[in-house]
Amino acid sequence: MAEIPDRLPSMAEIAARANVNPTSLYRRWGNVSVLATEVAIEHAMRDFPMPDTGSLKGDLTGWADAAAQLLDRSPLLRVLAANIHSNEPGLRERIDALARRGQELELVLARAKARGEPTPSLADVLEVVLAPLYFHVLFFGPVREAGYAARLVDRLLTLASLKTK
Amino acid sequence: MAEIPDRLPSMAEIAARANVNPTSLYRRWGNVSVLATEVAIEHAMRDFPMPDTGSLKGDLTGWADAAAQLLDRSPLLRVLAANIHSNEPGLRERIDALARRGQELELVLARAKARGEPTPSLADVLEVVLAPLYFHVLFFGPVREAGYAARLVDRLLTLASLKTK
DNA sequence: CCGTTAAAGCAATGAAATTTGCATTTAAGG
DNA sequence: CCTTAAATGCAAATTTCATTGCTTTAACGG
Repeated sequence: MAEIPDRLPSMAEIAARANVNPTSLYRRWGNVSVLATEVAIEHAMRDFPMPDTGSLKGDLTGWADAAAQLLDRSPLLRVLAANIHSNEPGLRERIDALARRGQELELVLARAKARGEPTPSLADVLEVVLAPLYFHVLFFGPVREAGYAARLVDRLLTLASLKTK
Repeated sequence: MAEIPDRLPSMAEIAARANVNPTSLYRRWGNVSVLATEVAIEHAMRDFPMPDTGSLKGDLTGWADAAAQLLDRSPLLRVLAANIHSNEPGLRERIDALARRGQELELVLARAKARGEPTPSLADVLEVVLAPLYFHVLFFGPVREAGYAARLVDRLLTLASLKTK
């Protein structure tokens, strides 16, 4: 399941691609949205390591670049938005695992704060970096502008430094 | 067509609500996504006037508040993202009309710039205000925090004022 | 190896969405 | 008013997605 088409692939398509029977998919996942969400989360967890560059700016820029690439290829945020409150056990586990991955970013921010650097909150990262990335991908397609993610991070850090003055 | 459920209503539901036959809807619009997009745009054009408060901050805050309310109720951005490149004539007209409405915001920004005020670009407005609003609605539901939109506008204007220093 | 259980596969069925063909209605123009 | 074209409605047919019932397969433990 790559690319980010307007519609999710059908169960029939996924089953054909995986060489399994659609019935098995339905029985295991219930519907294509839940399956797509779990797959997208698995991919994100695998492909979206938390950078460790030694500087907050480097880490955030690496993270933002990876996010931009991921958003180009994966319906993650779309399916996540649709299933964020699901109580389906397997899905809940994966969503929680993704949230824990998000806590890693929180740790990066906490370490920068402990170093006395001006530090944005995780909510700021979502608002100032991830939201515009997602918006861009939705309406303008893949991020082609070199340094777009870095620019968003610069904006984020600029705002953080204002808070400490 | 109100509210912003995970799925668009079916043609059968829309037809029943409008007291018309589903066949006519399919023949006129082809599919529910195109219809939903046109309806959402019409509603946005009707319900989303461009504020004229005399101050850029007031105008942007009014605009952002209206956007937050709209996003709570309308699948506009979701359907727009799916159909932004459509060549369907009726839809193209409406999308272009919506873009022209967007140019009104550009005028507001241009007037502020002419007054010598620190002014964000339209792209900045989309990135710093609309994208986070949309992200918020998608993942956290309706904006309940009083002043959230105003806070985003403050951030926008803060960034604009930095550019002029 | 055997028995049990869960998962997967197959085919048929069901449900919902969409399309097709034909008839009727509506609206516009002379 | 009449004609014509377009729009709409109705019913049937088709398509696509999803479910159901039964069989087969695979894994595990004794």
